[in-house]
Amino acid sequence: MEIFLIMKYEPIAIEEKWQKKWETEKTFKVTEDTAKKKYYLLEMFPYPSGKIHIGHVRNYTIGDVVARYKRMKGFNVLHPMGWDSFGLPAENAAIEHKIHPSKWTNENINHMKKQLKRMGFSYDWDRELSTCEPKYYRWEQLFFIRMYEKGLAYKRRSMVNFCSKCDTVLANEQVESGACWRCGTEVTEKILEQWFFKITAYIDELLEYCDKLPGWPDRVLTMQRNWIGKSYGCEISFPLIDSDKAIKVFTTRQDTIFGATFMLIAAEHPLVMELAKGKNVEKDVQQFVEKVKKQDKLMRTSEYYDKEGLFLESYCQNPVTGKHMPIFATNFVLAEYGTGCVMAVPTHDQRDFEFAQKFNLPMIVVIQPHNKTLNVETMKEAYVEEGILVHSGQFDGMENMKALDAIADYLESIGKGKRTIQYRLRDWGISRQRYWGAPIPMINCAKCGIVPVPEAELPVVLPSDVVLSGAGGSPLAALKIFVETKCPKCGGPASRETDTMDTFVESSWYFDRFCSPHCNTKPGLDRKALDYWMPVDQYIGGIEHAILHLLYSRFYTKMLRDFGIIGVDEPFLNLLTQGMVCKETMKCPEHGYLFPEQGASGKCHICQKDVIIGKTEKMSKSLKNVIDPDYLIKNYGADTARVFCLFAAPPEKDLEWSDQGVDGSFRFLNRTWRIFMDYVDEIKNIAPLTGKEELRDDLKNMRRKTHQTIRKVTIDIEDRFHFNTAISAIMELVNTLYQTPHPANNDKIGLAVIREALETAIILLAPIVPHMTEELWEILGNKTPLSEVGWPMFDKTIASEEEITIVIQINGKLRSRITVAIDEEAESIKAAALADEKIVAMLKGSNVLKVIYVPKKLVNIVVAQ
RNA sequence: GCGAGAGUGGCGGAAUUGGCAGACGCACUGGACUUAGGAUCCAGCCCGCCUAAGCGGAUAGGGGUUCAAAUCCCCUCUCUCGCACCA
Repeated sequence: MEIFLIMKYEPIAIEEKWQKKWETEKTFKVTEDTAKKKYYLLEMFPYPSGKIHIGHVRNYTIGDVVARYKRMKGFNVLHPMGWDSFGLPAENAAIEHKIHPSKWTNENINHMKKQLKRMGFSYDWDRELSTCEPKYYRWEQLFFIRMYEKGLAYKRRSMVNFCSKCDTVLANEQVESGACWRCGTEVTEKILEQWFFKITAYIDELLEYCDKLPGWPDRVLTMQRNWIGKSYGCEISFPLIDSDKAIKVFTTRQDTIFGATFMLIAAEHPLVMELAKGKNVEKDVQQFVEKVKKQDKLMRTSEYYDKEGLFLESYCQNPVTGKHMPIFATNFVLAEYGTGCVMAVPTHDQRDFEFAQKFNLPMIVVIQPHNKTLNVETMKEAYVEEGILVHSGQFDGMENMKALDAIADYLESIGKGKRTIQYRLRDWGISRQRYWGAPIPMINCAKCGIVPVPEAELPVVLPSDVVLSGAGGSPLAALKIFVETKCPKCGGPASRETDTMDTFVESSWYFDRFCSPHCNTKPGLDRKALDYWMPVDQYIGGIEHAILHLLYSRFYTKMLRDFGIIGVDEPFLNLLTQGMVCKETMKCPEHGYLFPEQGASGKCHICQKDVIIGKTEKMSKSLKNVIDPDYLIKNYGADTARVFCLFAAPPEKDLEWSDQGVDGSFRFLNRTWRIFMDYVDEIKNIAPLTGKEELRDDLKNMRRKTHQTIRKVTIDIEDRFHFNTAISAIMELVNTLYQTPHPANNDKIGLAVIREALETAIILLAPIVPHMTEELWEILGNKTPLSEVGWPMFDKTIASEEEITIVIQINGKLRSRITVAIDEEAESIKAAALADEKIVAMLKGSNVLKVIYVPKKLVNIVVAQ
């Protein structure tokens, strides 16, 4: 005979029990099953830094709920996890602690894997991958060679962004307002031989598809569009006086060309020295150029900048007015954008205006606003709005926006210009002078030049016996046995490329590899598996990757498509960018930032001084405002941690950490557990109510709530990922269970209603609170695990109210309420409203103008004021 | 400066399409049970007037559209994020 005791909710034991079961039974393993609809859910994989942090917990919890929900909805769900395991921290750890990067990385992976398992995430661990393994990056090397053959990977000497602390080059996308995205060190410029990926080959497609990704947040698409920065304009030639050469400029404002009165050139531009050569100013120009080169980076990060310039004692000619234009070298024209030269129109560009004022240069108004008349003598700033062209020859009287085309045509017809398009996006520099990355599979031969490593010799394995001293320079370059090789072409002595690839290359295709993680035949991706799983249906990760990782991955996808390796245009159908986890900072006036437990009492743990509570900021190690997930799990369990992360805020918003919030989540689970235990003996052998029996009031109410909750939770998860409102709906259901009088133990129908309600609460909670619900489900006597149970359906009639409250307003103000049957006719509701006791009293002597009835909501009576 | 988004009780946040503002939770207050309560259960909880019923006010501030606005439009303020001389 079975005896049921009222058991206490003990999350740790329950969670460990189910996690073990999921692991040994491989519950979440999936294979391609064409009979089922697939759903590929992916969270951004982590860098194995040591331990998981709360940001991971939140990201992966959101993903796990969706994965489990879709599974219950009958989808074949691919939900993988892996490690973005190349990168600098491993190398820095090696220098600091004399531990090999691979050992450090793998130890971290093992630890973090345990932590993720402890959270109960439903990953198919058989698909786990780690990007620092040769079996992963060998394919990346193969792709590299393909890219090289097609001109999509090339080497070029160029000015690069260099971080002295990380001792390596950074891509443009990795520079954040002049500083290194990783360590915050100010970025300097260097000229180096670099490998580039020709992302610009796909620039138009990358831009076009920004309009074809309705499942992405607008914010991210806008950021990508701006980053690509496409602008239409003209390249115009300005002939040099005393020379047969011409200066070419790019402009989007050819409508203002008649107002161009001088020429500006970026100081770094080679033309500057060319023009100054042999002139009186040559020395001064040389000095100026040197000065600008030095100040350049600082200037970009500073808020105030001085517009400086130096006259080159040279002139060019305006191709439409014939007027001579003095030429200046300046510090505020970008050498890398357009042609590095700008035609200056001081009347209609604020920068040019300021410059003209400073150097007392001529100004001509060419756009006249509709409402006032501009006068160059009195103008205080440039006029940058629209208007009518003046002083513009045959174009006078035209709207300036319309003149854009006309003037472009004219310039083309006289051979002085042509329509062009400029982009802000540059090619992706992927060379890194570091050790812990995927080797670039190229060989330099003095005779044959750059030669790819033959495919048969792949992978080029990263050697393990390297010396990491931190002294600077590439550690690989110092390793003779790696560098010295033979040229595959001529057999002569040659040297290997010692740069490694940017780690963003690995993360640009890991989602493809997850589809066939063990494929070891060329090209490492099984087309059949990819065609089944790709694209990713839902991608979830931090907003910080809005440009970098997401743009690179889109590019890589299009490229692999053109190689015939995959069949999709875009990797991620839907994107959810979750907010950051924040917490207040704590500071001791003497000992600086404190960890939460060091200042928990309000006093510093060392000196007992009062703790200063600071701003709420993103959790970070440097501010010490971090919560250790281990601590949370140990005290409350993974289920509570999951509920809290979801309940406190909708996923896309920042989440402010609160200890009380955690208590509240824990209390809710306990409350659910207790009401279940209160009933379990009585309902264990009773089937949940399924028919449409007439029920008495409290039971009818209970049952209605049950079905309403299914409806609400389904919509909240399915359409909006609003888990916070889904959880509150389930809380309401549990509250209703508490409020419903306990049916007598021979009241079979009553208990069947309760069983239906309890069962529903458990099933609806299952994706969010997987361990506790499995346990309760089992205690209820079910043999099939909850993870295999289908998502419940709601009955529309049961969920609908029979009686509804209609609000009565007079002139939009709430005055009374009436209760009517759900199917009551509009006319009789209006009549009832007008007949309502309170309303009659208030309407006395008023003139009713109109009665508006909003079905099932309200009656608004409009009276004369 | 430009671009995008946001602003609702003491707090986190609700309010599918314009239709009862404040769901749910936290904190707080009171009560019950109790040797005890930091457990649990029940109740109260936007602000003002009032014992109460009731009345008035309130979604950053101001104006507008509408029978009706947190929601739509215009202006102002504040905050967050992104880009910052892109010609």
